[in-house]
Amino acid sequence: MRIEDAIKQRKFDNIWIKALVNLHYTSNFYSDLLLAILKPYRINDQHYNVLRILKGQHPQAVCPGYIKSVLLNKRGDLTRLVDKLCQKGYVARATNPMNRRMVDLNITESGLKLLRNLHTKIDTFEHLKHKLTKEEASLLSDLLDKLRE
Amino acid sequence: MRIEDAIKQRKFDNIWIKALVNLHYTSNFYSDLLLAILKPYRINDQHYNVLRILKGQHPQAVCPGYIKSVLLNKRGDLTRLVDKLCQKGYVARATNPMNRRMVDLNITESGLKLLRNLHTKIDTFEHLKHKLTKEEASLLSDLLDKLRE
DNA sequence: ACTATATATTTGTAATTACAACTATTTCAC
DNA sequence: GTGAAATAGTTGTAATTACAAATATATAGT
Repeated sequence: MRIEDAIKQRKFDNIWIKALVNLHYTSNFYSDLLLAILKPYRINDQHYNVLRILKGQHPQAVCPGYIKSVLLNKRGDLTRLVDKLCQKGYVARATNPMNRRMVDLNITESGLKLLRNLHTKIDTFEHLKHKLTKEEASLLSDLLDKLRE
Repeated sequence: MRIEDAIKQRKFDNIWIKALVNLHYTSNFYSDLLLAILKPYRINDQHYNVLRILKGQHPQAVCPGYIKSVLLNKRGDLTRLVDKLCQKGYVARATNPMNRRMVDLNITESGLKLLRNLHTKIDTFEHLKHKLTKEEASLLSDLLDKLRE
């Protein structure tokens, strides 16, 4: 469905605004898909992204500040976001012995298992490959990079 | 800055996932810009979008259900979102006399003034025009449409 | 007219997020 | 070493959001 129909708006101020509106709409569209997949596990997209970041560095520890800096979405509050993940047993937290004001976070075996589990479901994103060719996906990413320049 | 550098991630599972990650990152990037502009007025992006939708139909009344259906972002709770806008005097709310379970919402003169005021500041989005050509912006919007097909 | 169903919105409650202030620790200049 | 400044995280509080249940009104079938 074209963006004009999706949000029932026929005119935009200009083509750049239209692209920007479409950007937000499409981002939310995929966020909603992801949230629906995560919901049975009682975690949200922020929790999921934190787990992915931790998995990326595993078995090396990562501190909250680093996570914050690379998180797609700056919203949320690392302390309490991580609190929940610790409480669910997906993440282990310890004071860094070298620098006692820092905190070492590690994904646990249980957290890795959760991600593996989710991966099979999120691979429903395989359908993405039928929407865009490899070249188009690459072009899209390049255009987005330019948009933020 | 390329997405690889922005989130310090060199590898992605595949180019589609990379485009999707870039989509979310770029959407948040622009949301954060908008929120910073709105902050002095003590409203957020959801409030702003509701006002824009009301302005689009003005002087015709719009009901919460319609707004919900076209809002970019389904989060938030129309009743309380609108409560705040009424409380600030930007929106007028009345029961629809034809169908008493419906609510008529209208943007007020004060709300229109706020939007005019914001428009000048948000036109900082003019810089967008220097990032992408007309053709590129159009292509971007088309690719996003395809992504949601 | 009466009941069941559908529609439109609101409310209650818990979880999440924003934002500013705060604590703890380290680093740097002297 | 000592104190100021910088850095890393946490906490308090209010605002926002999610989600399910509740209310109120309208519509349709009989």
